[in-house]
Amino acid sequence: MKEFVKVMKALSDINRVKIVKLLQHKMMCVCELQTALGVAQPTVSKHLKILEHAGLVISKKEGLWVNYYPADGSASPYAASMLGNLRHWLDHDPELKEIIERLPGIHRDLICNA
Amino acid sequence: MKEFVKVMKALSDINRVKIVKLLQHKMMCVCELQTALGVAQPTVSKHLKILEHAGLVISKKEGLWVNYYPADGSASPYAASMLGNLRHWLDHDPELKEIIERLPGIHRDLICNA
DNA sequence: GAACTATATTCCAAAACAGTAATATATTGG
DNA sequence: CCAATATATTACTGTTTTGGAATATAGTTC
Repeated sequence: MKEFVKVMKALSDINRVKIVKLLQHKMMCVCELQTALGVAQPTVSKHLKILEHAGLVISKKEGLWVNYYPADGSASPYAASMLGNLRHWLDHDPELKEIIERLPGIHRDLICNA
Repeated sequence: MKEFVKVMKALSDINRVKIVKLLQHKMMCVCELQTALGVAQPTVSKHLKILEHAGLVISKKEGLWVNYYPADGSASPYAASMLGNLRHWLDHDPELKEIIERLPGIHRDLICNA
């Protein structure tokens, strides 16, 4: 029950849902997500932590960057199911589409090292 | 997006998840749910309102009582999917099992008219 | 090791949320 | 209409959540 509620809580914030959808589109680092969402960096880090604890995303440290990916679902059956649903759900959401269109222009080399 | 988040929010409280699972077990009125969950009556009413707005439950007024049922899912595809999942998810949750065992002894005639 | 940089953590203010007591509404039966 | 009762709403309190500024941590480069 607690595990299920944790996944629901993780997905009950619009920015966290956006993060999951964006990562399903393309692996991203924190600063790229920050630019994509237009929020402060600590805010992104905190959302990512919540998503990671719920079993929805994973992180891989590569040098100075931390890359985030969708989880494979092995950590939680509820997360696995929701990740499966979100692979097609919300595909036509205007807000998300707008971000995904901007995505090619959002690259760590153009943002963080500016 | 807002519709999806509304369903997730509705299911991110332990008492509301319990309500959905209980209703999938058996149609219930407010006072029966109140006894089953052990919370105050206004608390139950508010949770039910949130679940109803999310498309997860429906209510039918019958005389003085208001009976609550799981929704059929036509109001929201997200609610429909979650209701489908919850038909088997959490079936072995100890807290829920304990309530369901007590359920036969919880009847409106024995509670409200006491 | 020192300077730089991407990310995480801490601290804090504002908003949202869950719970209850008190009250209002609506239906039934006399 | 009046009394009784099941539910909804309001008003309030304590807790949780969200977001950001400031700071700490960790990895890279010189």
